[in-house]
Amino acid sequence: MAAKQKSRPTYAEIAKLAGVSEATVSRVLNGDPKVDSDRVAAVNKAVDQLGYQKNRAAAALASGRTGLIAVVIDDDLSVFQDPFWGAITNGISKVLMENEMQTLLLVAPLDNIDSPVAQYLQRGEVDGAIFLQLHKDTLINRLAKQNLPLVVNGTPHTNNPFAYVDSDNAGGAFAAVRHLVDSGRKVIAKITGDLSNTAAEQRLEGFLAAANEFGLKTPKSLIAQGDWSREAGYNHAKKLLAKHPTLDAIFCSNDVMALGAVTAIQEAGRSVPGDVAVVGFDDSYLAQNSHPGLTSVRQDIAGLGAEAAKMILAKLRGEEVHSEILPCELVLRETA
Amino acid sequence: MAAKQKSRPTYAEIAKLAGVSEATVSRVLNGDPKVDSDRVAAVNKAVDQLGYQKNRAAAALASGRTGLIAVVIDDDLSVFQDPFWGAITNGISKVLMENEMQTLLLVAPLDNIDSPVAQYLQRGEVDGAIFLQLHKDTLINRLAKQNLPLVVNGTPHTNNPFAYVDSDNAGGAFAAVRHLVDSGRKVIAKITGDLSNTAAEQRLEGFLAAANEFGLKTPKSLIAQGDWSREAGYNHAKKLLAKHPTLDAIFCSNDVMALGAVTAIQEAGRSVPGDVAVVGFDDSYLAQNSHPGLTSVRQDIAGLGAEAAKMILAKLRGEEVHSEILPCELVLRETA
DNA sequence: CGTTTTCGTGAAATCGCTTTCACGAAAACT
DNA sequence: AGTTTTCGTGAAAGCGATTTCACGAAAACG
Repeated sequence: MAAKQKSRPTYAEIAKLAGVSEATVSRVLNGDPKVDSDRVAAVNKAVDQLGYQKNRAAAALASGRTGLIAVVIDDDLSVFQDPFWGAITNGISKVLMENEMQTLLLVAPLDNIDSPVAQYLQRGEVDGAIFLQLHKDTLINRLAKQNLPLVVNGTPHTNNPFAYVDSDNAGGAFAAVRHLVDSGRKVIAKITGDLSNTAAEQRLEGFLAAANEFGLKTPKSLIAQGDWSREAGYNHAKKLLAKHPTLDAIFCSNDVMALGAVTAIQEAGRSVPGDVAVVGFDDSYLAQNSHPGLTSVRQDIAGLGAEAAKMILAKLRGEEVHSEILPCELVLRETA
Repeated sequence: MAAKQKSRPTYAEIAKLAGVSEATVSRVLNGDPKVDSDRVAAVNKAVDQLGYQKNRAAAALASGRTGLIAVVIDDDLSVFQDPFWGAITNGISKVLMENEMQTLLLVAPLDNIDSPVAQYLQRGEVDGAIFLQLHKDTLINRLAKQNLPLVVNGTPHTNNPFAYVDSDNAGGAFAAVRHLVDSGRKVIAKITGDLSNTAAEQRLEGFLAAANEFGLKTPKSLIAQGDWSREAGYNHAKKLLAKHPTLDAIFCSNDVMALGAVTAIQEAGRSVPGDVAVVGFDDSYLAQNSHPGLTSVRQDIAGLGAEAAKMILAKLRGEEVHSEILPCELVLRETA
């Protein structure tokens, strides 16, 4: 008796076992609705029996669909310092996997439109792409023209017709200010992020909207333009404290700056939150592990990833897709 | 005149243009050394001229090699809170990309050996796998038997013959203690990580080795068994301070615990580093942004990723591969 | 009741690359 | 000089799915 080489079963075997043609096997396995139900059952039974698993390479070659979604991170040295990227990628990966799609990670600078990654995407080796941290819109403009389904994380600068996912930055900022007002704060300063960034812009807008709503005065001197860094938080807070003796709260556009502000306040001999309350944004590891614990606005990062993935899948199905804005949540700790 | 459909060129076109057979085109493109140099030149010229880019699906189907390396993260809720995973994945991705391999991200619990991810890996849809954060050795044992090239991040528990990459945890701990001793500290306590973890174990070993080398006394009461959490650092530090009035330094196995310890020390009315020095491990975002800045042992995380990727590539080439231990570096800030 | 549509199905072509095999020429042996 | 090896090459057979196309049967039409 000849030893049979143990190799993975193919359509040929399923077809034989189920008594149908390979074409029908393909139809069943791809969910074609117009196949006789007896045949569907027969094929499924054969598939189970043989423990069949589809060869993706073969399917890709024949169909032109690779089953791959690229997660593109426009590289930047600091990117992977920030757990944000890992968390959002994780959210994406989960959803894609549930839908039998795979997550291909592409981390590289996209400055050059002819960079390997850019070429790769244009070559159609992925079925779609999700862009995180995108510096310029040039590449996605081109890719969109080539009909590559794509979704962008974060609100784009230009008024592009791209579907995107983003947190409700303005809403989160609004909630933070409301909380400060509710707890009796009267003079609230704002330290912004780098305003060339849409998120920084939206957080400022939310702050201003709330200030307006709650009747706070917001002279220019209460709004400091930061750049996300600890130093910016520290230095601006110092200046704000000096200029505004009645200042009793500072809302920073991220946690790092907020912690810098806390240090500045304490060094100025004032207490947090007794004299001055501080609220950050991101609810990062930092906020959770600082002392005193930092009150901060949390984004649903995994949710952003999951939403982005769902949007890509919908696009692949040919559905119309609309951008999504996910709510933020204020996490109360000790500083406010 | 019929409009020619603009579709990507194939071997057929290259072969025709270069005046050789498709077989030769394949040989040239795959670096077969025994092809006449004139022909090589002709093929390369044709490739350039046509802007040819290989169709990976077709290559995968024909050769059985997918060009994909899986990065497997044995999922755990906390995983993506920690920037470690992003950074190491980034390091892997860079090297793989340079070698025309792709990084496939697989994030899922591997508890069950029949989980989708486990099956996927066994099905040979990737050319190799790099495991980060592995809870059990069961799966990799099986995969190794199936000859799937794999590399593990972190020292495995069991004495497996797997190639792995890891930081020199013991060496890093040793350096931290040396620094403390050099700066005049006499009574140094240790708060360990969860000792079921090999990294925690090694950091403790390094501490003990250094203590021995430098003639420090290390009674059991100076060694507290923590679990990586802020609370553990805080609580253990509190107890240590109470029990050892002469205590003048605490070395913690991660930054989070170190920050907890700093808080405890300050609350006890003692200063950092004046009265008690503190050293952490990881040189995380936290260490960099805390106040006072935390002295910590830095791992070369991107280096770990790069090394892991190189090892997988070497394995694919059929080379013998040995585990790699990368050095750590003590980063001095304010707490020690 | 004859004719046109619709429907489910299988045969066969196809996707683009890799690899085996056989062959003639050149190199290396008696 | 005659024989055996080695070497570079092209023809052709896959790899394992998908998809087009044609066909007969059943349904819908007039």
